[in-house]
Amino acid sequence: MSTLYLYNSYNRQKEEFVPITPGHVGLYVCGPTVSGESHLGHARPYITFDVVNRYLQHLGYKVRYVRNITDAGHFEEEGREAEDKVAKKALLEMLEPMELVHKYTSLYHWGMRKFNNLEPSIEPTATGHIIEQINMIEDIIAKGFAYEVNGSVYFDVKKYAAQYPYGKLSGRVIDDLLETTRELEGQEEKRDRADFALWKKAPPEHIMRWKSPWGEGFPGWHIECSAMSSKYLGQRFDIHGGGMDLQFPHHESEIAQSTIAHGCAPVNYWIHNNMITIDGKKMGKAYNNVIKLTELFSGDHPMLEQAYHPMVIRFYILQTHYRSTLDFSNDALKASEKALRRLWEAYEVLQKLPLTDNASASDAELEQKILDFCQACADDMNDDFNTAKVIANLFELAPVINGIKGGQIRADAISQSAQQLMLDTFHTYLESILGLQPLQQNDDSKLDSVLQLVIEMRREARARKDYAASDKIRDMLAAAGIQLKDEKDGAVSYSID
RNA sequence: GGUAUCGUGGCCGAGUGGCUAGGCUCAGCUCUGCAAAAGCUGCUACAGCGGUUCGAAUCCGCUCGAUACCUCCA
Repeated sequence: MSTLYLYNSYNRQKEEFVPITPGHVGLYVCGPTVSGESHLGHARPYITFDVVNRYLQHLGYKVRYVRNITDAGHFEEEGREAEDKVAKKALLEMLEPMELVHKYTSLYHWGMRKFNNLEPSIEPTATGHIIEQINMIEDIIAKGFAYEVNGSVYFDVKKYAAQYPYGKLSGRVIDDLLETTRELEGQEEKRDRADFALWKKAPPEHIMRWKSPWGEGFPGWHIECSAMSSKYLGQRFDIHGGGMDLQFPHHESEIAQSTIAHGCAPVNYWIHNNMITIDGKKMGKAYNNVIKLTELFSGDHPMLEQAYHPMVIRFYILQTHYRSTLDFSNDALKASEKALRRLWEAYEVLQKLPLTDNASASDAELEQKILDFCQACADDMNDDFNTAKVIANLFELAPVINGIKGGQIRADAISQSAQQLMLDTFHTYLESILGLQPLQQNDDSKLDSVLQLVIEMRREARARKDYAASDKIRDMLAAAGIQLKDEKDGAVSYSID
């Protein structure tokens, strides 16, 4: 098994990945709050960690991938107004909370399938784990790190920070957090401003409520992930992922809760993906600049010049390293579309290329170049999942493939094993690990039959030098989004936009 | 205000102190009835100013600029 190095946010450095149980990996990723439609920003973590999951499996690990659904809704942490997002939206849309959750969960799953993300092993919901959350809160109270006030329960950050490195993950200075500089409503319940809620008393009008030892209420924002990750992955597991914006306070609080409840830090490796920005600003509801997935795929949004295929989005995201910000623009997306199309066509050409029977290569330099770029794919994935470089390596092979087909490269230039290696590399990296798919599925055999007929008619026209007729066929097909390509050997292929 | 991160050629973007990242665009050429596709060639950049070094986009310092988190957030 080759050695994987990944950037651990907790220690701010690349570290060799060593699983707790040899051959097995526990992976937890913060899922969406299903109180609204998923947007482009949400696509990034789920595609990023889908590739992480796929790559770990490729390395031979048995991965248990847990990705939650937050269906209980977060509430305003500072208690200005206890507000449950799900409940609030449900009222607005005149839906039962469960109805609303169902609607957006379905849409989210639809988006995940479009992106060709593999399903997680377990997709637990917050509302399905109220008991586990209550148990964990009771445990933390029993250990003296949480206190109840008026039916709500808060975590004692000050006490925790005295013994543990609270703020290490997010680079926070605890003294700054403990300083009360702002007066916030509802703040008086907490002993300290930095404390966070484990359980919140439900006001009378609140629809989502559960019975607890502290009265009717609902769980705090952070406790669900701690309760569910420990239930399915154990008290200490390998990798926890999520967006960088969750580092504080969400993940910091997860660490604190779990450390008290279980006596150990919950996670060995923290991985955080960076944000998608638009005009340099983070895409998010608060900025009013989101592009929903449905809009992205249909092109129905003022900022979109065209519709973008889910695979184009996936490719666009993977062309950038996951820890860099990624700025949205139509130009960037259009460039990605062209690039993916070209790369995929090279892969298709490679698949159709007859396998040479050369035992050795006549062009040793080219042969070596192929071996190097194929090997580099493994090295680059092992270097903190550098998908951008993997894609660049594959692009280096495209001219070789096209050159062999076009005759610019001699048929005996490379060996059979090198050709086979390219085939394996494209299949493994482009399809299995990056999870990319063709932009259009040529599964319509009837359409193909018709096009073959048209191509034959054009061939006949060209044979009798009736170029007016042959060009008319070509132009009309082009207008319909079907592009003909005359190969050097006289064969004709086509691609559909 | 505090804490971080980042500033790369027309655009997007990778980058381990020394070797052409890659993609898109653009220009020229080859092939082609013409195009398209494909191939070849060209476009050598690292915010600014200092410093360390034989050598820095890469390390250090300062300046300027941008963003993120500190409230919900992927």
